[in-house]
Amino acid sequence: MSEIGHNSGDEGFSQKKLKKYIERIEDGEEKKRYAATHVSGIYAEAKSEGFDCKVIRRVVKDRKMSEEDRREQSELLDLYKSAIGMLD
Amino acid sequence: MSEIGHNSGDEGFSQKKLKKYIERIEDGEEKKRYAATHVSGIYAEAKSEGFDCKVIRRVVKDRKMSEEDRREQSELLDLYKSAIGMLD
Amino acid sequence: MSEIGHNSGDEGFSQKKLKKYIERIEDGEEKKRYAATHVSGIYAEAKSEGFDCKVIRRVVKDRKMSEEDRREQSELLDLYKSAIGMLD
Amino acid sequence: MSEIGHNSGDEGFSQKKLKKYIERIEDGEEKKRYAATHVSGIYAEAKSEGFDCKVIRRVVKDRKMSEEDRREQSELLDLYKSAIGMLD
DNA sequence: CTGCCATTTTACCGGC
DNA sequence: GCCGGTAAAATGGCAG
Repeated sequence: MSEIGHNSGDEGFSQKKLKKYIERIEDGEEKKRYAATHVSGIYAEAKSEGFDCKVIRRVVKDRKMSEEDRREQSELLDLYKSAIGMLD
Repeated sequence: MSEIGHNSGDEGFSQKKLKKYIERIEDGEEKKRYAATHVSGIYAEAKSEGFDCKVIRRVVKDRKMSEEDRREQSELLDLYKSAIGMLD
Repeated sequence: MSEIGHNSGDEGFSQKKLKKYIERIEDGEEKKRYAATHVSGIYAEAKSEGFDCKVIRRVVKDRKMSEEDRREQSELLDLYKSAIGMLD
Repeated sequence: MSEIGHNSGDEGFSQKKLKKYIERIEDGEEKKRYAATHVSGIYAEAKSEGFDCKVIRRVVKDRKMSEEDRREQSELLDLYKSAIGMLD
């Protein structure tokens, strides 16, 4: 043990790389947080107008799921088809 | 579709509002997903250069965690461990 | 800080309790592992008879989901029913 | 029509077998769920007595992890941290 | 050994 | 302000 990355032979270089990665990740995490906060704000706004957040969340969830379900359907079909030898 | 009789005449308006909120939320969720994907990509890149992602995640987490929290947590951990004889 | 559990005034007692909990948990985890291993064994057996594990997993998953969906349906209905009153 | 399994010549037989496998798997999954629920219950109990479940989980995890693994992991963590100046 | 999937853990958000 | 539940992240395990 005692190596950073696989850039053996140039530790300083690896250190720099590592630092850079961590910075980029932390920056990306910040963006994630920002986006999440933004969405929360929308919910808060909706709530302030009298809507029930729980219900809205559920609707959003259901819509996403049906979308995914639709996308998954063909894949599923293929799986079953291959299972009975239709794709071989 | 149901108009529930005992009420005000602006239900259509509310529905429109609701729809708008849902759209904004879904848009925001999309952004969240995008940001998350981006971060994943960075980890993948780091991994491809030989870094240990698990450890990087830990470093990032530790950096986010405030000093006191970390100390407190680790003290509690030691306390529990010593209680069951893990530190002896 | 410096207390285990809320059994203030009797540290030794808390230590014993903690130890007991950890033992019970580890025992339970062992059982979980055992059960998981057992299931894996069944899949292996099925595979050795020429069945496609991926497909079986999918079938099992789908069956569980439809079951859960069914259970969830009534809850969902209630939520949406209440939601109809949301726009009043 | 195609075939399930390699029990050529007797598809009904294969289907029966498959069904049996699925039943056994579902039964096993049920046992897994039961065991998991049991462990959750123990954590809940511990929590109700004032213990910090998060810490207990960590203790259990550490106990499962072998000494060398833990050492190695922590060394790597320090290495990465020092590389980005977190230990200076 | 790599990628995928299930499980587990953490973090968040709304309710009380 | 805590608690409980719900969604996201992360770890671990398994099949290919």
